[in-house]
Amino acid sequence: MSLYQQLKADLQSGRFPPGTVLKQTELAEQYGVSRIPVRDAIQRLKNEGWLTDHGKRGVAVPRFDPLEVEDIYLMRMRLEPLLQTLAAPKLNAEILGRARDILDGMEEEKTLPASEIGALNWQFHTCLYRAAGRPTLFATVEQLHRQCERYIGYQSRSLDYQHTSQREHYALLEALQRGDTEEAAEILEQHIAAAGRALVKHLS
Amino acid sequence: MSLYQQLKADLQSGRFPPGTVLKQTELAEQYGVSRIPVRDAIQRLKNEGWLTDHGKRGVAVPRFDPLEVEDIYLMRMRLEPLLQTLAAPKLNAEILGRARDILDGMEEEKTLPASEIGALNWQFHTCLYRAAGRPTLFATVEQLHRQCERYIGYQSRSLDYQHTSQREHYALLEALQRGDTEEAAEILEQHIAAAGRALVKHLS
DNA sequence: GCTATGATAAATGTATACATTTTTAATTGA
DNA sequence: TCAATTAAAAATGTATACATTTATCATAGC
Repeated sequence: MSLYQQLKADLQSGRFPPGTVLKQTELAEQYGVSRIPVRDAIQRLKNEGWLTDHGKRGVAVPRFDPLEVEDIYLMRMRLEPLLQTLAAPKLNAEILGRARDILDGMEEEKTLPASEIGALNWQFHTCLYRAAGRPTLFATVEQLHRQCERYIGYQSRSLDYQHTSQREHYALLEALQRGDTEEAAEILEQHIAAAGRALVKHLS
Repeated sequence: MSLYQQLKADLQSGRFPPGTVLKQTELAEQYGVSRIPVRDAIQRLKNEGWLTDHGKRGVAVPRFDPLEVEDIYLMRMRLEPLLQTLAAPKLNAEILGRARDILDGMEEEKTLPASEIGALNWQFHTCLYRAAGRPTLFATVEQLHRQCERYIGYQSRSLDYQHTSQREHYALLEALQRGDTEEAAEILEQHIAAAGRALVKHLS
C-alpha cells in the first residue's frame, strides 16, 4: 500500500481535520518514511482536492466549501449526460446486464457500509460511461468524481435518499435499454442534481 | 526557471516528438539536475496531458489524438458558457473595459507571434470568467485549456480564422455589455465550437 | 509600546547513494 | 530453431545529507 493511499484514507477518515496544516517533515516522521514519497503523495492529493497550498510553505486540509460542491455538481450535470449519450449507441446486452447486476447487488445487501454503496454506485455509472470509448472525457469525469469523494467521505446517506437514487438508477437503465437516449440523459442530469442537493443538505 | 517550465517549453517546441519515451535518468542528465526535480516535473506534466504513462517504466510523449481534441472542446463548450453565465451578473464597466483593451491590443499588433495571440485570447476570456468568483469551476476550465495548449502549441492560425475569432470576441463583449446573458452564452458556445473545428482542421 | 531589523530555527528543494523492481539478453534445453 | 529460465543491466523508488528559502523570535531603535 502506497503512502498516497494511506494518506488519502487518513484524510477520508477525518484523522486530519479541515484547516490542519501538514508539513512534509511531520508526515515523513509520522508514517516512518522519507520525504520523497511524501512529496509524491502530496502532489497527487493536491490534484484531487484533498489538499491545497498553504501560502509558500506546507499544505492545508481544505475546509468544506459548499460553493465547491455546487461547482462540481454543476460540471457533472453537464459532462456526465454528454458522456452517457456518447456511450448509448455502443451499449449491448452484456454491458447492460453487468450494470443491472451491480444495481441488484446494491439492492440485496441492506447491510453494506456507506463506502461500499458509494463504490458500487460509481461502478454502475462507469460501467456505462466506459462503453463510449472516450478516454479523455472519461478521465475528466473521473477526476470530478474523485473531487467529490472528499465530501462524500464515509458519511452514510439517508435510507430515504438511497431509495430514490436506486429508483433513478433503474429508470435510467430502462431508458437506455429501450434506446431512449435523450430520456436517459435527462434522468441522469436530474439524478446528479438530486445527489448534489442531498450532499449539500447533509453537509449543513 | 523551474525544470517543469523548461521541460514544458521543450515539449511545446517539438524537441521531443510524439512517441518519444522519456526516462528520469536521461532527463536528469540532459538538464543537468538530479532525478528529484525531474520526478516532480513529470508528475505535473502528466496531469496536463503533456506526458502519459508508458507501461510500468517511463513516460511517453503522447501522439496527437483527434478524439482527445474533440473531447476537450466538447467539454469546454459545456463548461465555459456556464462559467460565463455565472460571471455575467457580476461584470462591471471596469472589467468589461479591461476585456476590451485586451481585444484592441490583439487587433492593433499585426505582427504578434502566434503564441502571444493565444495568450491574449485566453486573457480575454479569463478576465471575464474570473468575475464569477467560482474558483473550482474556474480551475477545471483552466485545466482543460492547459490540455489544449499541447495542440495549439506554437502553430500559427490562419489570418482568416483570426478575423472570425475576433469578430466573435467583440460580439460576445457587446452582448455582455447590454446584459444579454443568454445571447453571450450562445456566442461563446459557437466560438469554442469554431475554435475546435479550426484546430482539428489544422492538425489534419 | 510598537515597528524594524537581524539572527536563529524550521521547512522545503535538490543532490547523492542505496534498494527494489523490471526489462533485456544470453544461455540452456528440447 | 525456438521457448524457457536465469543472470545482468537499467530504470525507478526511497533514504540520507546538504543547500536554499522562508518563517519566527528576539533585540534594538524610535
